[in-house]
Amino acid sequence: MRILIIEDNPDIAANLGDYLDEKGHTIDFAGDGITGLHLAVVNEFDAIVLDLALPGMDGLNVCRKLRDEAGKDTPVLMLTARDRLEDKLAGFETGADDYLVKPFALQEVEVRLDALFRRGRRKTSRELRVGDLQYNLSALTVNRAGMDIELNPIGLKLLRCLMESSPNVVSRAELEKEVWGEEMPDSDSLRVHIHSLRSMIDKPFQSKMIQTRHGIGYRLVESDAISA
Amino acid sequence: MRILIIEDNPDIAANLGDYLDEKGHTIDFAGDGITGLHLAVVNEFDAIVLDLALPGMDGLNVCRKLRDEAGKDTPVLMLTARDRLEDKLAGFETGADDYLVKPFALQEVEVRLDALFRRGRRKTSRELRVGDLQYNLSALTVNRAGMDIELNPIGLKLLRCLMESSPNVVSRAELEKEVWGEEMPDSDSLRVHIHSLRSMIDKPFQSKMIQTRHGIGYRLVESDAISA
DNA sequence: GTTGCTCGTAACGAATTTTTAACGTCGGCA
DNA sequence: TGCCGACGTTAAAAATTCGTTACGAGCAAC
Repeated sequence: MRILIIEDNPDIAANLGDYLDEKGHTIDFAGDGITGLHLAVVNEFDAIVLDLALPGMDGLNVCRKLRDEAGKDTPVLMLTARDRLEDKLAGFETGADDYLVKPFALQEVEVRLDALFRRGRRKTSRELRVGDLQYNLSALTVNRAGMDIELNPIGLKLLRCLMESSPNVVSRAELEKEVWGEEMPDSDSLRVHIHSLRSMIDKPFQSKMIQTRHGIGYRLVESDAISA
Repeated sequence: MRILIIEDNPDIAANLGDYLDEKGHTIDFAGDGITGLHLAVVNEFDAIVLDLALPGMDGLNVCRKLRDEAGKDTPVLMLTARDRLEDKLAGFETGADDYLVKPFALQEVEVRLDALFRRGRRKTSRELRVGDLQYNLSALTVNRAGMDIELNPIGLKLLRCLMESSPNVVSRAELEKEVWGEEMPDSDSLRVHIHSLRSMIDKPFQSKMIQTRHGIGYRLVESDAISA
């Protein structure tokens, strides 16, 4: 874990730095706000420990500029002697992630930094991709070659099933179960929905990504090259 | 923001719940550890406030089981009277994200919860913005193109949820849970509230930021350009 | 009490999706 | 080649979902 300590008191900085170094982290120091902000913007730290009383530039301003002007979302742990409520609120207001009042235990700093780091490692939005076709699972949107495509609920389910299995064949039975579960419609409406899905996915692009395997099912392939 | 409060003291729970509700959040309660763990596992909360002294199951165990057995990474803010260092370390050890010692200020709880939530969504601001629409989370005010807009509590919650997810689609189930938590109304009043929200957000500006995805949900977009 | 506001409920037409039905086409097989 | 089942296509019916309006209960301020 790479940590930046912005603190003008050399004793505190050295003390904290040594402790975190012992714990296996990599530490960088800044003795004033301007240097600290610069380092924070230029480098990629996993977390920043920020003192509020700083020469050059106040800690609150460092945090605000980091967030608003540099657009960095590096986790920030504020460290200060000010324990009044409004100070804390002001700290969080500027975009801090945690706020610890001096005097503090070194161990507490470390576990709080750990907690920030854990939370920072989060999975991003899931997305399926086959060729130039993209399916954003969290936004429930589909786009192909930069063009957004709005699909029905059933169209989305079918496409998802096909994309997850691509380039393998999916049997009609599987597709039907995916869409309707156990209670399927009386007639064979899957054909109709495949047709309308094709009209959205393939027709505007004059391609044939959705292929039919006669008597077996359907499959989705990147190119429309036909392989027997 | 959907929050679960696990706290056996009814006074504290009600006090905190009322405060957070006023701030535009949706609150669910659990009076003991078992119920709390169950709710936390089954539902998707944005954050959990967890008391450590609980009947049924200790708060530390609740957190541990939530993380290890259920695999949930919902942000957890521990709330307790124990202020010894080893208690704090034990709290973070079980996977807590923050640790606040009683007595605490209600405002501090809120800003800390908000910081946890922001971190989860990689946001660093107390203000939401989509196009020319702005939502100040601190003042609970909305304005568009310089015009202030006064919204109902429900309208605020809906808009907040839509803005946080923008431009992704939010299912009606998600919106309903965001507004009413577990106790939903019998009828489908979401449509009515969407309508009144539109009359405030879109109608005066002759735009269509709030779009309907038939059979899927709603989404908020910057422009009303329709992409096919 | 009165006023004003919010909220839940109900109702109904409009819009969209889904199902059904009908018919033409294609592919494998004797 | 000719048959038959599986598939593609289209149109219309049926079902679902949505937008809108209206009304009354509940509640707080006055």
